[in-house]
Amino acid sequence: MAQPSSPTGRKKRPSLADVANHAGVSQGAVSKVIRKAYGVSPTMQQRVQQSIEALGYRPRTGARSLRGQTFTIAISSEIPQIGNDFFTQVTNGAARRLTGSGYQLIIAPALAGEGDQHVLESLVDREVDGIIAISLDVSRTTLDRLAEYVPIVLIGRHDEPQNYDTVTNDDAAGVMLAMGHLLELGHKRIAHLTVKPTADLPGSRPPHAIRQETYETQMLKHGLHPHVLYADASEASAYDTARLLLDDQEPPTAIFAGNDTLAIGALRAAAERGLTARDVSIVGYDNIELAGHPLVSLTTVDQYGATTGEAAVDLLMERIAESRTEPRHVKLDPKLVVRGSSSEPGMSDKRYVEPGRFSPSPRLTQSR
Amino acid sequence: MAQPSSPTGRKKRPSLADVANHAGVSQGAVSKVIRKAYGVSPTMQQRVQQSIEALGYRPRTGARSLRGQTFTIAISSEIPQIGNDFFTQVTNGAARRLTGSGYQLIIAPALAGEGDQHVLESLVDREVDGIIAISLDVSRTTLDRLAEYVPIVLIGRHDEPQNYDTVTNDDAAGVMLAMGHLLELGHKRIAHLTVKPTADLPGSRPPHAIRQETYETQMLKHGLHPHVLYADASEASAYDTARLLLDDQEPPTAIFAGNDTLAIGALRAAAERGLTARDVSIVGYDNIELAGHPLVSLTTVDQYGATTGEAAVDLLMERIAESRTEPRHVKLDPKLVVRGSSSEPGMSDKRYVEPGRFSPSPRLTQSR
DNA sequence: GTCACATCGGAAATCCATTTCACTTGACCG
DNA sequence: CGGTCAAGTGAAATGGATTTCCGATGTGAC
Repeated sequence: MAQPSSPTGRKKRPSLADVANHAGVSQGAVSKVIRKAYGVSPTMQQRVQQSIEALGYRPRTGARSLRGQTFTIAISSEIPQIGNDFFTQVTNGAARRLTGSGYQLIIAPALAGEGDQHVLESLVDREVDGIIAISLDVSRTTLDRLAEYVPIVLIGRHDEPQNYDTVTNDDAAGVMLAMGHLLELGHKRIAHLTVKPTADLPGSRPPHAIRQETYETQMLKHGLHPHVLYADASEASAYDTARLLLDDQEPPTAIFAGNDTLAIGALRAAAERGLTARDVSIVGYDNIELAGHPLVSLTTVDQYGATTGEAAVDLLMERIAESRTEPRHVKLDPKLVVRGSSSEPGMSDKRYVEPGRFSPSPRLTQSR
Repeated sequence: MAQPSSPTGRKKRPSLADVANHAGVSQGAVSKVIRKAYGVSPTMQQRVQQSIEALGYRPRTGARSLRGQTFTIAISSEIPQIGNDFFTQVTNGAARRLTGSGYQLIIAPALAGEGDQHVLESLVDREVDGIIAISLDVSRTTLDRLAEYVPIVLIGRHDEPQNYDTVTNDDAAGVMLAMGHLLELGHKRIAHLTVKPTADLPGSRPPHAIRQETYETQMLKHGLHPHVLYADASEASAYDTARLLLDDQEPPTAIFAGNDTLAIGALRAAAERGLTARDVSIVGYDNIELAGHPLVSLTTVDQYGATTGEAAVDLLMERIAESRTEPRHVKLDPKLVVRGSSSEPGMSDKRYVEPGRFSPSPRLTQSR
């Protein structure tokens, strides 16, 4: 299969040679005009331009790729699940930064749970000029190897590799903000809901691991018992896990989730039980667009996804234009965004609220 | 600018010629092995395979593109806004259908409001083997022209073009379901919140236009006054518009939104005012993942995004493999999903609910 | 032992844009 | 007015995989 007969009946696009013929000049001249290269008289420029428009000519990227660039930047990631993921923010930032640059952004999605190493390989096959990778499950070895062929920026992981750049947010600082907030409010039993650690990749420091570490450190520092729960990286799995947690003999008064998608799953479990933020405060991480919606109103840590995307593009462009070779590692400062899903812990006797009426008590949306 | 010096220092990937040398055979032979083409002895197959693995060879897509295929399917759309858009469902369906086929799916995002004609052009430049377009603002003329070079499937629009295929859902039927539901519940003042119609494209029948038409027809048929409001295609704009609507002298008892993102904006405005589904019922269209979340619980019309994506891939593969030329137009049947955001209209005196406590009254999630 | 035929492998042409290099202009200077 | 130099142009090589075509080899039949 995958062996289709050559598509017959399709129209042939005009080639550079066609333009050259039409204009009565050499191919080299046409090429120069297209690339706005040096050594073209205004007359020539005009003549060629006219032929290009007359024929509707556009250079084929494939042919260009043989000799150099494809003017394509790719971003690879798993397909986002619920909500407007961190990933989408990054993509938006990257796309915005690339507008008008002549580069086309493409997204190469990996199916959830499929792993995206083969997607990265396939991008290298396509000779994109740069790759922005949001990959938790690709080994440093693989990334190192691929980085020999194309500039790569890795998002999120705190590895500090030699051959490619990274953009991260200061996850430790972010967790300190979140935990500080909950501790100040007076919470003692704070659980941490995060994703199952993936297969150990030597030297890889994924964001969730750092968040968990920092959580544990903070708990111990305040003489409290860390309580970590693992879920799959989906809202549904977080929901299931949170259900078990909330039905516990002695449920926590606060849940700090490793990211907003998980937090929203926890929120669902809480809502279903008619709990309010006084019963169980929930704090996430990412500040996805949905978190700000009043129906959700999730306290969370903003890690500036769009800025991350922009920074990644800048790093790639540096490598492409100036062929920089020393790695750069950009770290952004996160910000706490306090919303309705966190409050002081209430009295310990259960306040029952009409089912389906989880609602954030104080409706403030301040940040600090 | 955009004229970077050729990236120095980058490693060269092994080429087919390198493999041929290493194995001591001709390039043609290697090519055949790679493509699993006819006329290769097991010995040859093995020998070449070994060299390929030894060198870590992978064929360059760019070079392949000169002679035929790129094994790439592209899907073009504006970057999704809030929630897990219809677009994401389509993408998921398409990606799933393509797994194991040897084809790589790429997404080419257009910046919101930028129009995606130039994105489509750029995909043709990249000689992808097929394009799935979710484009509201590209003219039929343009699509017709591009379809001469590459198979295209247009999603959503009810045009019935000659040169490319379409996958749509039966929007008229969907609206009848939604309106039937509201009318049965006893609503009389039903407003329709939809997106501003884009610049007139001759012959283009975008889904929102059809939904609006059907809404109007249904209202008139029941002796009611249609009331249509326009917003930009964003949650925020829908929120703004819904606010005005709800603060009206005589607000509607139900809002039928042109899609779920708009509905969620309306929901926000309602929530903010402490209204419940009895005060104002809200019905959307798309059944995005978020609509099923109990914090949102939106009654909506499911238009089977994933199935749409799968169908689109199938149509493309047909065109690629069998070079079918007659157009096919697939129309899927939508389904009403009743959730908490719709109920019978309540008494006309305002029931005030604690601010921030919009909550869907009956928590059923049945469908029919 | 010979002929017909199928199978396999190699050489070379092809796809298209870029780039090098040698060449032709024309202008300008002394 | 011959010579120098810069600017502009064209021919040809290049990059990598596919495909066609032809020749070489091997198989089986008679």
